[in-house]
Amino acid sequence: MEFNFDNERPIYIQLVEMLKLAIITGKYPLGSRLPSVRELALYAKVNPNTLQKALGELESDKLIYTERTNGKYVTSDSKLIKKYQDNMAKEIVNKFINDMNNIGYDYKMIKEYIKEIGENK
Amino acid sequence: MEFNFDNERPIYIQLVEMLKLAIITGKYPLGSRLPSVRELALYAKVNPNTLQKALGELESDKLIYTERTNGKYVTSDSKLIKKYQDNMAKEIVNKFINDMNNIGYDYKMIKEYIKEIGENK
Amino acid sequence: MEFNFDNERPIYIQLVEMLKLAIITGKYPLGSRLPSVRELALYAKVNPNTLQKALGELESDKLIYTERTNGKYVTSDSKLIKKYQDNMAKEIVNKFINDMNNIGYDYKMIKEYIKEIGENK
Amino acid sequence: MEFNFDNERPIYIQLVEMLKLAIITGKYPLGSRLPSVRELALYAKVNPNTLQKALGELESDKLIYTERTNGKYVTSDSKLIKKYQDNMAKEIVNKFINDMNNIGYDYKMIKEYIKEIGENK
DNA sequence: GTGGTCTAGACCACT
DNA sequence: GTGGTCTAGACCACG
Repeated sequence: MEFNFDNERPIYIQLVEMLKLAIITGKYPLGSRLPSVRELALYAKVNPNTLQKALGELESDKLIYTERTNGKYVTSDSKLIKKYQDNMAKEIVNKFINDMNNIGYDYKMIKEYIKEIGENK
Repeated sequence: MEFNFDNERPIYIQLVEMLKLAIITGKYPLGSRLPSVRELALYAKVNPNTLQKALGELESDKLIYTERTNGKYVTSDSKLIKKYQDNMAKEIVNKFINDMNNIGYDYKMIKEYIKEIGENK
Repeated sequence: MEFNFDNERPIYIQLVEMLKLAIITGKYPLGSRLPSVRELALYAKVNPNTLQKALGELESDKLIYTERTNGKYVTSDSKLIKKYQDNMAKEIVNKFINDMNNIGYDYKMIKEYIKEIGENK
Repeated sequence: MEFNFDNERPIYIQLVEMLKLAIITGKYPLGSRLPSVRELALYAKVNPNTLQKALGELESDKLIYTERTNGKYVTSDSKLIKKYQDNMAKEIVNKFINDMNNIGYDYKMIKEYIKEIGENK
């Protein structure tokens, strides 16, 4: 897991996104214990406060929970995670279709485009 | 042309995007004169300076040019505009594929997804 | 004589510069009659008022004079013109040396540069 | 670093030029942190927004970059800076030769002129 | 009436 | 304390 940030958006937002991906894709498996805040912060080269803020977001999204004095754990609720994945997929696809429409590509053209890319892979 | 802004990103950036779309999709045709800065600002309900900043970006992108004391005009370079459209399409598609990969959808799943949407239309 | 303007500076200033050059280099010879304002304006594709303004500057510089009802004439004072040429040369050279110094080229490096260009001609 | 402005050209343009020179000549060394926008503005006696605009230009030229909430830094890309210096030199020399040609000095006369100045130093 | 510049002053998010 | 954004309002040159 690499932590590369751009300077355009708040770091903690980017951390949230990256950590969500890590959970959804199973890099941090269901029910597993996360590295300590200090460790993660060190690794991501950010201020621990910033990482704390990011984890706070994940927690209010129920993707992780805190066991006092023990650490933070990934939720064990696989349905929740599946739901997140589905929602993200929907959002991504909708945005994609929308963006393409905006610049003048209709559904048919989009399908062509996607097909083409597949063939060139 | 409607000007609705979200609060997440700078207004002038959103203006740039909207104006680029308007040019690329031909709402502001090749070589045509844009409404005056003041008019556009009035219409978009932003400060003229904000709009000026947005137009400055378009100008440094060569999508528009200024005739002193006369007004601002859309470039007449149709190739340039086509290039912009192509680039935007490529960026959008790449981001899409990339985002989908990140949340665990491979190319085949993406194609399914796209197909499904077409059928539900 | 071509009239190409950039949009960065006032047109009349650019006209003044071009006309001065035309006089200094003899394209409009000593004592000769200038084309009418209307003609010049038509040719340069500028508003006659703009050209009038430019000619006003030349006149206050004594490079041209007006014969009422008859037209405008280039001065016959060859010394004056020589003086203008010398002054312009001095200004140009001083600015050049100065600019080069500013970006870190000393006199010796400048001479090298000039020599090199001569050889590549 | 002194900030003296003439009234002929926009302040922010002059700021851009001065700051570029400062970077190219190493007054602001590679990778070093610039004074804060507010400080520089105070020092140059201009409005912070004006300075911001100038720095924006430098940034889009990649001569500086911004670390959010931290400050602005000179690029560490020494090749880029060298390239800028070279380009500036070329432009200055070309403009010089061109200007001299325009007022009737050919290459030989220019060399004389340059030589003369050297001797009078 | 057109674009361009500049100032003063305010507010914001981030670290 | 850092940069970033935005507004309001003013003034200017140009044609």
